[in-house]
Amino acid sequence: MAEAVKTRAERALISLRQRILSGALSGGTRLFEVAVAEDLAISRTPVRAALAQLAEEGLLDRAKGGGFVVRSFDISDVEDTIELRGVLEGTAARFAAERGVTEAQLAEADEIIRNIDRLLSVARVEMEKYSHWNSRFHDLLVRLSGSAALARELARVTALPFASPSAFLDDETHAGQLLGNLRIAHEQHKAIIDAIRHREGARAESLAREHARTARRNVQFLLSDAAARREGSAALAFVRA
Amino acid sequence: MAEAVKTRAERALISLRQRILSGALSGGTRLFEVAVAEDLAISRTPVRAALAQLAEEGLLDRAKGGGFVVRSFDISDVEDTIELRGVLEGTAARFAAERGVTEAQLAEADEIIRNIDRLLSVARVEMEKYSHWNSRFHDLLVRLSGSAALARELARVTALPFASPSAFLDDETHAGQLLGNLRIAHEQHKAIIDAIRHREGARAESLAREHARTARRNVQFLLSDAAARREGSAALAFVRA
DNA sequence: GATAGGCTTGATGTATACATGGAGGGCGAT
DNA sequence: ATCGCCCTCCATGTATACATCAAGCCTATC
Repeated sequence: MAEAVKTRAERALISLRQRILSGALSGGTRLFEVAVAEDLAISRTPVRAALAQLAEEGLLDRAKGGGFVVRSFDISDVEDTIELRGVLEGTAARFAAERGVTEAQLAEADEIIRNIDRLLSVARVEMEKYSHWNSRFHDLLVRLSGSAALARELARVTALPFASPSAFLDDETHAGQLLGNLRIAHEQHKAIIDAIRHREGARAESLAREHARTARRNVQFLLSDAAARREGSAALAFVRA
Repeated sequence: MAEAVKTRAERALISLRQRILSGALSGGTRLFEVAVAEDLAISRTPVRAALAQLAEEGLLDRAKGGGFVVRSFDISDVEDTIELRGVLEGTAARFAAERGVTEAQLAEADEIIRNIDRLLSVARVEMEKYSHWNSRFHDLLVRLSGSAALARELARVTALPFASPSAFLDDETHAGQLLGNLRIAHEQHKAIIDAIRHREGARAESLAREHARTARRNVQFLLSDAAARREGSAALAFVRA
């Protein structure tokens, strides 16, 4: 449960972000400070702060003469961004392998892997828990890289909801169809850690890249399914056809 | 020559950025709105806008309870960021090779290469012109990738002055010492375009990565030279020893 | 003496009035 | 009728007053 946020700027940020991601504000829509302020019943000042923050997150573009426009994403943007995540996570894995990690970190990785193993051992996978442990894995991978600069850029790329490692994984509707990919993905998890453990940089990098492409396949599957766009997959609601 | 900016927020942005990059504001310094506003003789409003923008550029960090802190960079941040640029430019080169580019774009690349050839053919290289054409080359590489998502992230990484492809190249003081690296770098330029032309994705990627490491060598050389830190290299003034 | 409570202080958050500047439309002249 | 100028309106930029909130300290009480 999210704690109640205090400032109006934060509330405005959350509200606007939700509207963009849900597709209520479609790409190309210009956001006017006064209109948004009236709509949210607050003054222009916190609205500006929220808009600036959304621009930083990449959900808005700054218009030419000031002002903001809702950014629009097409399928190629989604694919490229996921590929980019793969490239960066690949670099994280390579750094981890090249620079070395501690035994404690490897133990942490093993524990995450065991937990996912357990989740996947039953017929009906609990997607929410899988999503949780999957996030843990990807967070750990960033830490294993030991690079603050890399962590920063990766955080930026995965701020786009469709590029997050756990995008769509909380979608129970398609759990059955995604299950095969989940098992493949988890084999990749294991292989990545194995490569890092044995200091195999090139292998770790290439595996992490391919891992992101597994996620890309999920997205392509969901985007091709017209029904999914309407119901389950909130993270794709704002992607232009 | 930069055109005269109109808004106070922009002037504040430029002024603050300059102070950070010149080292006048050292890493870890907290910036208070009122203090900055008084110092620049403007109100808090444009100051806030400027601070938010600098945070977006990565020169400031947002403090916990609001407020901003000047970010500090150590050598490993610099190295990692340049490596990251190499990874992203490598991806740009790979995309270009895999997805194909137009004849017109290749012609543009050839022209840039010819211009740099000419500059390097004389004993005393005009660093400013080299820097210009080098920028042209790297801009073109991004365009060749055909990926807006990639362009965006690369722009972000290269916003940090020490990570820019043309960082330090306008430094006439060390022109002689850097000349050898320049020739190597330009050979890499040629090879990258050759790989793209022949659709050799892996080669293009690996060359572009190595190309960034040539830049990294320049930085390491300059950082190891105490004199350089004091005088010539403005782009390194704010890097923590 | 220790602790709890409240006050002071200093910072950011918010509202709002006013300034500025650009785009679009209307009106006039040719 | 069309071109061009000017005016008006609307959106953002800016200043400033006020609100709020957290931290630290002082004091009073146990």
